[in-house]
Amino acid sequence: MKRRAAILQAARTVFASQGYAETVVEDIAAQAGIGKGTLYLYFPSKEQIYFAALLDDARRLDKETREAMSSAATWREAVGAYVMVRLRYLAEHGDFLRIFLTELCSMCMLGRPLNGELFRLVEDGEAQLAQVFAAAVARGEIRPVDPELAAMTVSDLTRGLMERRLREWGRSFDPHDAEFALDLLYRGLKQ
Amino acid sequence: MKRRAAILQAARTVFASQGYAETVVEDIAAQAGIGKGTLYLYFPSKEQIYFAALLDDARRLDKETREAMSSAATWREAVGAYVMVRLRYLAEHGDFLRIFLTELCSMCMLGRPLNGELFRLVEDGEAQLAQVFAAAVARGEIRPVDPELAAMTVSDLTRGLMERRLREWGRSFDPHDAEFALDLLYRGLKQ
Amino acid sequence: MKRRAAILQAARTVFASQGYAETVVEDIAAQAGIGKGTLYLYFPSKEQIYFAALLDDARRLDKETREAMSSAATWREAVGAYVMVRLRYLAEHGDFLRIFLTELCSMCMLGRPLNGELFRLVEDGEAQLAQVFAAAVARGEIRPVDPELAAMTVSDLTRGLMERRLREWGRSFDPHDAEFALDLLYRGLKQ
Amino acid sequence: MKRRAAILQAARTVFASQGYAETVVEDIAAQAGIGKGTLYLYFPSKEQIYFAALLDDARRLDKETREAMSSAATWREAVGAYVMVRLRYLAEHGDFLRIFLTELCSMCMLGRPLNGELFRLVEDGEAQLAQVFAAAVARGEIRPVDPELAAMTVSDLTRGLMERRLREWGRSFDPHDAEFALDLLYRGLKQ
DNA sequence: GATGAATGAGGATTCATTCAT
DNA sequence: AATGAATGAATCCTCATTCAT
Repeated sequence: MKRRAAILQAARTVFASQGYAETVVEDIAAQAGIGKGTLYLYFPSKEQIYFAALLDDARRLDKETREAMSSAATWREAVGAYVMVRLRYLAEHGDFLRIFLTELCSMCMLGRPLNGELFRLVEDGEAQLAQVFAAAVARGEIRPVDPELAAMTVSDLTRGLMERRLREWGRSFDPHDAEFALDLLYRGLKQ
Repeated sequence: MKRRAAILQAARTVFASQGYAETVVEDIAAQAGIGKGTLYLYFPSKEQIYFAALLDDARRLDKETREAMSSAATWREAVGAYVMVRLRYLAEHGDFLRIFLTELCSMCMLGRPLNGELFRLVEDGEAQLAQVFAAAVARGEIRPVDPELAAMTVSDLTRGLMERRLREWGRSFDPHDAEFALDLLYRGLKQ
Repeated sequence: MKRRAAILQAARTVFASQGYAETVVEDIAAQAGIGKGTLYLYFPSKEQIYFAALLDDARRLDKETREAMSSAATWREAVGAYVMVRLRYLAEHGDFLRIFLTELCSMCMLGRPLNGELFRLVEDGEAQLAQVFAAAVARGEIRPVDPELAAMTVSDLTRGLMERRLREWGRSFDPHDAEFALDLLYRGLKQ
Repeated sequence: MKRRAAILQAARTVFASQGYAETVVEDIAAQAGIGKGTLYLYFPSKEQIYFAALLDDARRLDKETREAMSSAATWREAVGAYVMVRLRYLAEHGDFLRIFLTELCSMCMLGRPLNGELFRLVEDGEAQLAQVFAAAVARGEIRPVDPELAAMTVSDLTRGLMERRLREWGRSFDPHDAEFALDLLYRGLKQ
């Protein structure tokens, strides 16, 4: 399915640079180098192109996160993996993350998930973090905190790191920011 | 002018519940209880209504933040004030913050500020935090961290708290989340 | 409601000359001398314009038929009134009847009424005729025929007369055709 | 060619159930069990498929009518044959007649024949009837009526019979309706 | 000042037709 | 010969903005 992938990539590029509302279906077709009608052979609507472009990468990000976290030996490694996978993914798939982060924001804006699976993937990510923290608490490796609150914290910090990188795209950003955030976390959670 | 404020409040309500693209100018007029044409006596375009609705409150939030932070005796109080002002503002002006947070996201999405002043207000908020941290470092009250990174961290955590409250709107949210985040910060920054 | 009527008249003209499918909404607007968007202030869709144009006149035709038939003294006069009202209406509202007759055909084509009221108006017309024949049979003025079959016959013959006039529009048509049809009917039904 | 006939039959089925405008070329191909592109090897356009489907059967109907009428001994038999051939054809080729009758209506709607041969076939049918009536008048078998008007009458009545059957398709219809119409005609025309 | 009727540019989507395989 | 993926012209409808009242 070469075409389908090409369309999704074109969609990511265009959506990321103009936003959903400003994007005209024809732009996506042009970016993909195909005719406008061809899009509709692969997707039923502009909205579905959008969600497909989103979900496709969101699933991959989830998969990579799981793999990286499951091969971590300590809770520190696991949390670090969560953050690092995201920052690495961002470097390679900036366009996806632009849309993804915006979409998450939209969810909070409207107070309801626009797309079920997307919502679930995000929840799952935080749930994995929470498990890591729960285990670390149980083993006495960190002080007894609410694992969910800790997970949320990591999630928020990571998002901040990603957004800043996207905002500074092309310009310089402090390469130690992730290090700083993780260090703060480690210190803040230790016994 | 009474009218102008009524329009902006109506705009916030409608934009917050439907988003910018979905909102029809007539909805705002109806919500404000005036005629569609009247809007254009006070604002030149839908976009300008949007930014005015945003800036109006963003300025107030900035003002309240400055006041609360300037009357803080310690760095902890100052940072706590930054967070608490936002959470209190959220409780009273949820609609504004829905739009505001979405707009911030949009900035990262498009990599450029859509509105200069808005951008500046956000930067200023972080700059104030950075000053607080710089001072605290100078006084040896916290370990020697990059004040800007610390400010970013606070900013990110606060945003997370706000978004979660917006997402859970009406439902319950952990009332200790802010406490947890600040506690983590204090621990993570101490000498 | 001057505008509404103007739109319906324009719609009749355009639909009658091009058919529903070939008609472009913009054509109706142009014919009515208004903007495309204005149409949608008065009607929600192209289809609704079509049915409104149809029903408006269909109701008037029904009303005139009722009046003419109710003031008839004999069954012959009543049947003659039914036919004549239609032929007169045709002379003045040819465009309407073009659409109307086509729509009736569409009903038989698809085997289901596209619009409930339209269907009822047509049925009512035949029902009135049937009543006339039933009464005439009861009074012994005509031979004992099935009133419904007689009504259908009149309906079919009248439609034939109308269609031929529409087909020959502008050219000559035999002015005695109606006379002939009625005469045949009278002879065919007499005791 | 077997293919050509299969396409036309498929076309009739689909056109009859959905109408011309609603029918999508792909539906015809699917119904015929062939690829969309293959249609264009046999016909140059959707419209030509439509007319071919019509003409094919219209010619056959004309042929059967001629045969039946020419083997009639009396004018009554000839007229009866005209009607009966149509009703029989309808029972076997309902789909064709749905399209055919609709198309005739379209002719009157637009005031011009969309297809020359189709128009001629219809005219020919009425001309044959007219000849029958002219002969009957000449022989003094019926009163001296305008043969063309009489032919039109038969044509209109027959069409009414057919349409009612199509409308009632599957449901019951008065089996004596044809009998009634012919009887009325015979009585109305006798010396 | 206030209004809302009028406008038409703009965009998502459909589908008859083509053509490379 | 047969196919169906690709195309883009065509069309319905929306909605920000204007302006006569």
